[in-house]
Amino acid sequence: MNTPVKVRFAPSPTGYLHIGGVRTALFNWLFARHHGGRFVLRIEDTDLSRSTEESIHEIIEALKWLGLDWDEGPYRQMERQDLYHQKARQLLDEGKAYRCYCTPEELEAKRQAALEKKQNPKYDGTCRYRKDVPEGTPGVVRFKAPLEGTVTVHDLLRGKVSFDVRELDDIILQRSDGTPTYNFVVVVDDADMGITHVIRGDDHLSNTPKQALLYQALGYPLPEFAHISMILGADKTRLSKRHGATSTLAYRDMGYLPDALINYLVRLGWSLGDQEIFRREEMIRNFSINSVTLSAAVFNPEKLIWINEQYIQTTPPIELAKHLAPILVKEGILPENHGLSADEIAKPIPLLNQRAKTLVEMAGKARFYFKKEVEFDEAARKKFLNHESQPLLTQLAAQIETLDELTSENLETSFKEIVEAAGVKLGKLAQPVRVALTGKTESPGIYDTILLLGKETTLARLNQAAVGINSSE
RNA sequence: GACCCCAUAGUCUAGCCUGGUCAGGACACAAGAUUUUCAUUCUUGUAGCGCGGGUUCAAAUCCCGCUGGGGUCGCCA
Repeated sequence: MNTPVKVRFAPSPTGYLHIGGVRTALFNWLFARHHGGRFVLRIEDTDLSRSTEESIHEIIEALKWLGLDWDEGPYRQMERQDLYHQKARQLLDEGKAYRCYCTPEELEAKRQAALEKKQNPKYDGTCRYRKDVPEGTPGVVRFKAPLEGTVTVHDLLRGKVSFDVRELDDIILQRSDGTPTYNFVVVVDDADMGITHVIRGDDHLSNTPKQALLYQALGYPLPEFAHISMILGADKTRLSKRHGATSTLAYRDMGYLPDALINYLVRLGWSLGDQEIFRREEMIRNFSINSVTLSAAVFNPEKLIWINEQYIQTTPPIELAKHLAPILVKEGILPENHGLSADEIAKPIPLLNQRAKTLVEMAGKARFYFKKEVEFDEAARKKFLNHESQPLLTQLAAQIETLDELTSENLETSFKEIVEAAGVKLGKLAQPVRVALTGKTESPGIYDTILLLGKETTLARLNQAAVGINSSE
């Protein structure tokens, strides 16, 4: 590709960044990276009443967490108003736009009337040829759309899509407060920023002919368009709060890895043979926008969990530790000022990465390692720390005491000797030991657990448990 | 309602362009194996081309219609 590509992700800061938005960002990002082009972040904050600074921060934090880095921006449209005013002025001067003084109430009444007569609720053109200038209001600026003809949009994924301009409307370009509207700024900005490919959700497909007309009126060349399908909830309706967490950062807090979320999202619409797991470089190298599926995809949390599990299993512990640390703090397992290095946090991970689907789950299973005191599950204590197991625990403590260095081999030998002498099964010893060391009936392999805790802690917990049995009766 | 988009198992998808392979893979689900707990892992299984026409020796694949789903129709983006 010899013309450098330039794409953008243009969220509106009217709420958190949701999963669907992330996928749009991801496809743009992959397209830019694949082609060695540029990826622009542009904040569409022209709706003064709904845009918030918190949303902007959330969007940026989410993109950073996901590693979707941008080359330009974030631009803010409210800082570019001079440009929009100038362009609106230009259209007005050229007779390609006009001022409309109809009030929102009047427009709403017209809409309702049209709907009742089963007509299309488009603007009736009252102000289109109006000569007088009412006082007290600047009115809005409307686009003077052609009255007839066909607009054909070329979509990279769908081919040619045609619209009859009679279905279109004299859309508002500038509100009465002087701020520009979406369909106008998106055209001005995409053209001004030299965007070569507009990759966005297919909820914008119907807007495209209106925008195409604006490109024409403003004398701009048309970019390429690619409208990707949307993500739906399990009930096949648009993904929303009703479908559980849709906030991207919520997935971070639930213990998902950014790479896992990215991997899940890229497979919604894009594939490469039978491959399910992709490293970023593989995605970038193989990504192709025109092989993206056209149909909407249902968000499937189970598949996401499975992918997350795969990433937890294969991510190097030291790396995983960086993501686990904040969750350990959040879950109250480590104090905020724990001062532990990634190396120290990573210690129990090799034992846990085959048995956790999320980092939150892993944090819970790492509790026994990071907490000084064992937190007992009462039912487990009652069942396994009793007079039947006590002599076995005492024997094991004595055995371990004699070992200079603990290895899984000599631990296994010690366990076997004790259970054989007592004529019981291994579980009769392993389970009580497990409870004594971790407080629970579930844990990594018992020899691994002992090795992880070390001789000193193991003996302390074993003895504490044995003593506890005595004093309880 | 009008316009636009879409259609392979419960879900994500390969195959469609350039008709002819038992329609391939994955998640989930079920059964079994392994096992000191919990998991992991392995094996096997259940399940699909929305419907109706047409073209053709032959249609998941090409054409038309229907149905179904989604989207848009704001001084929201």
